Amino acid sequence: MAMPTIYDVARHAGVSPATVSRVLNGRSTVDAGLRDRVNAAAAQLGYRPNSLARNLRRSTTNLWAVVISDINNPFFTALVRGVEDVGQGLGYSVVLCNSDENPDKEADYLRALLADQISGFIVSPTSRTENLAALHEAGRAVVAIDRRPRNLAVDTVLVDNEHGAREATTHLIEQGFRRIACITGPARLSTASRRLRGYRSALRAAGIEPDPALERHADFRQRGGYTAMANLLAARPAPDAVFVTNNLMTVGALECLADNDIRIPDQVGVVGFDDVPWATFIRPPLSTVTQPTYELGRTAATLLKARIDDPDRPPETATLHTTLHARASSRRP
Amino acid sequence: MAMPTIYDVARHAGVSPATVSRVLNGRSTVDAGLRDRVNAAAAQLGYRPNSLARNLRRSTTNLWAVVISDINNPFFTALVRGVEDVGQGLGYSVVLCNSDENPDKEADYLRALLADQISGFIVSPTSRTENLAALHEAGRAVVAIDRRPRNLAVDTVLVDNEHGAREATTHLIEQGFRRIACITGPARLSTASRRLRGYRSALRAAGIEPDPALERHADFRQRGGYTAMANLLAARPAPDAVFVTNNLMTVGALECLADNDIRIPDQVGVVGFDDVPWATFIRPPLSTVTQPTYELGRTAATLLKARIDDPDRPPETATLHTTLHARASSRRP
DNA sequence: CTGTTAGCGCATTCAC
DNA sequence: GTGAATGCGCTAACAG
Repeated sequence: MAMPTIYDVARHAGVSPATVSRVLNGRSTVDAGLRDRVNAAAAQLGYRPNSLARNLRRSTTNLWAVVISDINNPFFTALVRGVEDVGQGLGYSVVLCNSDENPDKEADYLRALLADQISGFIVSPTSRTENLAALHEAGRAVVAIDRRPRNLAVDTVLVDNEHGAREATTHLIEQGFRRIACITGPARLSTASRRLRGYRSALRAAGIEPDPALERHADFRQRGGYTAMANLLAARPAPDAVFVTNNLMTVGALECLADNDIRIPDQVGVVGFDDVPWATFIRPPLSTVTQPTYELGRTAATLLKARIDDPDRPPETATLHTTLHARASSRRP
Repeated sequence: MAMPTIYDVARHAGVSPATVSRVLNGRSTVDAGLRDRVNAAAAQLGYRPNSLARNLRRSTTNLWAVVISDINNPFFTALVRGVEDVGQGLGYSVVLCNSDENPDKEADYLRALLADQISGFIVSPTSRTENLAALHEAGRAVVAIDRRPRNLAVDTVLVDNEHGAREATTHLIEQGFRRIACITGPARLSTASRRLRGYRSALRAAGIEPDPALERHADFRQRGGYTAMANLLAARPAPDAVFVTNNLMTVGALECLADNDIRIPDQVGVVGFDDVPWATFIRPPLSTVTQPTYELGRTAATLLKARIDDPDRPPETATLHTTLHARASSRRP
């Protein structure tokens, strides 16, 4: 019933525990004959190293923690999947935590995980940088994802938010929309502010002065998108298009437009940031700025591994690119 | 920089490490004065118990593993969130693994996790029961979720699949649909077969003999739903409605219907199993059988805790209830 | 190249 | 009610 230990294997193979350890970890070179005997014994006993003991001894773990800010957002789960696939290949298990965009919850998690000897962290940071900074100062490998932490030099994986937003907005302008609104996220998150900036810069490039009355900050969730859209519809003169800076808020905005029987794109053109699986078959199909979500996760995992292997390398920022998918929701006849 | 150990706290408080341990675990009774000194010292040093050492000693962990079959399915992520919230409250961290509906990948994960001294498992099992059985025989606490494992008596959390499917199908019949098709999942999964059974029984109750030409088995993913729907559209006489037994396949089926310019519900009525956030604002709004997803996760977590606390209690099955949301996609004028 | 030894940090005997 | 001693299973020094 009890799992066999390294001593059982050693006895079975007629060698010392140290030799078993060496064979299993392939660190030191071992005589081929002994190696085979050890492997045979391990296989026969169904031996699996006890990670607790191994990790206690090495004072590290084979665990990565991914702390995301909204587990109900498919953007983050796709990303986690990228992390997981790479981590799995490297022998790491992935612990998933959901901070719910709540700095306190994030702090709790990180504090607990710090004590858990987790060997690497991938975090989509809330606004409060101290949580991440504490990890970083404790010497843990940390990669920030999706958002740039303020005043903290850690490896970071982002998309080109400003460029993606500019592209979306320019597309709306080219289609003849003029009073283009923007629903973005909390001002404290870099994702939200960069996308807003891209939106503004596209307007200015077209000779349109950004109008604060057409900008809204919401919470990156469905309900927030709904409310912001309802609010925008009351603006006078009303917007003729809207650029929504994340997927969940886009759902909310569309729901609001539907509730108000507003025709898309005739009355209001729509472009959303981040893809959704149903973009192509709703009527009209939804224009989106697609992020390479899975690839973001893979990249973060790769950076994390590099950081673990060489804690002293200079911090690096990887910026991946977005793609505009212009569909009928933003097309003027 | 190194984290303080129990010895540091002991020295600081002028007591023995054993006393510190006792205070921290509250098992044995300790003099109030000493207790306060220990707590003060621990707080001052920012002491956090090293879980590796603690768990090695106790030969268990504070880790739960959730092995789900598709991390891209919001159904499963919502469920995980339920598990996580309960686990977190009880002091457990949750490791998330994604078997991708692949029994080999599931086996790999479970084998690795078995060696990791994970204290509890929540699994949406693939068809191969041996993987779960191995865990169970090794004495680990296991809860199956979403699907009933064949020939294995473990705690299980399900919804009333047959009832939900019957309700959906009856609704379609009441609306006047007569050639009602069903797209269900792989026959080897209990979820798929129970929902198919509910569909058939509703037909029979209405005096309609189930027609094998209107039944399709797909893979519970979007592409599978698309293909099955395309395939059904070629059936003669064609179906006038379709009941799709999970959310991702419903997306695929809707996509296929849109591609073929088929009007819903005039030409084909649609009911999907499991809710989606955009059900209400697509046109026509989508009828769904809603599952209490988050609650499923919470229930599984509660059962798991009960199992850990009392390994000998008889296995229990919790069955939660679905709700039919009849919307325009299944309504005949 | 291989075996012996020690200790990672903690919880738990066992004495007192 | 408290402290000293032991070992969970493993890997890293150190000898040989």
